[in-house]
Amino acid sequence: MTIDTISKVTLKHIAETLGISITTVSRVLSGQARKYRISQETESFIRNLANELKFVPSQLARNLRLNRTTTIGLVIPDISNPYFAGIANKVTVEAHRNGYGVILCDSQGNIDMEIESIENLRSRNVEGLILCPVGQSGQHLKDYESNNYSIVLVDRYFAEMSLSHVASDNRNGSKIATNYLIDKGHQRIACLQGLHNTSTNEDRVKGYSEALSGHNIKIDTSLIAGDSFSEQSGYVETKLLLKKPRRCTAVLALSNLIALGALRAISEEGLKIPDDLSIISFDDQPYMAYLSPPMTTVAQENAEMGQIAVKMLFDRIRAPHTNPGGGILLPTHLVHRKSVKEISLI
Amino acid sequence: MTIDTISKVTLKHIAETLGISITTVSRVLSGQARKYRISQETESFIRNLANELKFVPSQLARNLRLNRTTTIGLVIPDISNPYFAGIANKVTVEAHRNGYGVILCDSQGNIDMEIESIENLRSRNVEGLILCPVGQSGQHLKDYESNNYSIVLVDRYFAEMSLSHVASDNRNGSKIATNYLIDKGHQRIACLQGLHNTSTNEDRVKGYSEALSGHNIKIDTSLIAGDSFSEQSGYVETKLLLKKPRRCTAVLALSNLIALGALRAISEEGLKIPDDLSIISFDDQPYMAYLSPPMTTVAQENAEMGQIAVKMLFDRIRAPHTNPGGGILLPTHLVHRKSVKEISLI
DNA sequence: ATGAAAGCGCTAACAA
DNA sequence: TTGTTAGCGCTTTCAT
Repeated sequence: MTIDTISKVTLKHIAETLGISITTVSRVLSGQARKYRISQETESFIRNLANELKFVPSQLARNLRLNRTTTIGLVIPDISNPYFAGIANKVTVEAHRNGYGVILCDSQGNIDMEIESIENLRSRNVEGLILCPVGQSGQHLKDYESNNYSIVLVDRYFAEMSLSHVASDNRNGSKIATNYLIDKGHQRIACLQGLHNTSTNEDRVKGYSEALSGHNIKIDTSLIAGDSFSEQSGYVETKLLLKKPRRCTAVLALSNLIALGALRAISEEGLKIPDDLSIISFDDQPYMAYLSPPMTTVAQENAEMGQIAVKMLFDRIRAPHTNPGGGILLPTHLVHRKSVKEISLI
Repeated sequence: MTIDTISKVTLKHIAETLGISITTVSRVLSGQARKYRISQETESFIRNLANELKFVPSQLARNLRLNRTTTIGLVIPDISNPYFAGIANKVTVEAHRNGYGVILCDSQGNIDMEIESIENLRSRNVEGLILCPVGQSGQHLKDYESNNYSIVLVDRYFAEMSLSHVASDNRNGSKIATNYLIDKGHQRIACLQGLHNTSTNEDRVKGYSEALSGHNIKIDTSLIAGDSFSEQSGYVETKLLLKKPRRCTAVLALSNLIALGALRAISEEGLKIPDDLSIISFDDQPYMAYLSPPMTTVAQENAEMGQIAVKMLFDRIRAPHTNPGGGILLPTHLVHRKSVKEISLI
């Protein structure tokens, strides 16, 4: 069974019907007529026939010969999460602007899928990789530290590894948010965590703790709960939190999904935001402004993240042997809306 | 400048260090040891060395030789729209389960970008194409009607063209929603349209009109407004609608973005949902349940859409010369929440 | 059970 | 100005 989805007209065809060499045809059709001073006549013969036959050069052959694919790989934990979709959007658009294609893999938040995706992508000879890692360790990326393969991490990084990366300054974002809550009179602030041992989570928890310490508020570890960046985790932990005796007055949700879960729990318990409870979420999304009430959030520059990631990757592809360049942390900022209430100190 | 982003270990390497032929190595490493009755010994020698050297077969060479890429193309108008992201998610996951890679293109809702993306993808020898078209005509897809290239349309289709497609039964979805509104006593129901002359829009408007006619309610064309599936359009049109003398009592928003825009306008006008105005939106999204108030929506099976699209595409890739198979319309259903109020008939 | 050789379609030294 | 030739790394007849 031949697949005729792929062009059948080749350089050879054209060369033979014109009675000239393949090389000459190649030169003309790859825009090097000038360089090799091919005669006007020959050139137009070739061009005409090529057009007539609707010749499309085989990228396949070209790729093999040139040993490049003008393709990069993108591994995302969940493309249907708008946060990651925003990154993916910018990555594909920027890559295309540079003549590159993007092969997308969805690791589904699963480390094994992530590893498999990376292998798959590599076997497809992508020239570089943009990865939003999901795991708690970067062991499987050890090989990429030696700078012989272009990879850049996005959103999360591994502090102990020297891989290029772009992420948000989560620590500061978290600190700003917590400080804001404290300014509004909150002292018992819960922190709904995501997956432990990820830079995202640890940095955010760190920022939270630092803000508290900075105001001489003792950190109550029972107020730091949760273990996954999911709606489910947000829901469960909030339920639990609300059962406790001395209830918190504010919640810092370390992701948009966690916040949605928290919202569900809070409304089930018949509590009103912000009157009964204040909340700040990470990840500003278009719909955040339309929630009940409009949600105050820590916004990340995720479009920029995608753009910078592509830029960094191309830098590495172009100069593979320079050292990995290290990482960039993008600023975060607080988007003030209505989910936080000023309370009087007790 | 050699790009060593690409594996250097080849069959030849292995064959030479082991002193056997490339053919044998190829047979073992492509899983044909059994078929060619390669000896246990030889096989394990090969396997061991391959592992040790971390041999990764060059898909490039393989593709050229086999004249296939095990890659499909996916063209999406905007990956950061969760509706499309849901489709993309399923498409990539399903494709991977079948050993296929997915090259993603974001057409940014722009027909020229769409055309360019399709060409780009074809020159990359993708075996088939999944396309969420953005245009109001399918002229640029004329070539694909002759069944020599595998393409399937998702979300929208062109009624006058015989291209395989999967979409939602938008007409019925719209009808159900409108009927529901009428049952709750609404007679003046506005319809916030998206891009005209797209199947999605026309079908939804049709369903809306049919429901009205079915209840002998005269269609007031001044109540059908808007021209783009955007937040902006939803906002502007709602603003305008609310200025009118005999105000509508309910709004049917033909997309999630339109609904968000409507929400913004409604709240600016100081109106309360559902007390002052009822609303139903298309596209159920996780956050819809957390809006103020929780939004009643017409849900589409977009995950299934992605899945079926891949299935259809593979059917076409496997049997390219059978006829295009036509289209599938997936059922839609109403998700009841709190944005609709029962009103007494005036 | 294994190998030699041809070739997928293209590019690029090297020649002429 | 054009052509010859040698591959890129793999699969696959056809031999043995």
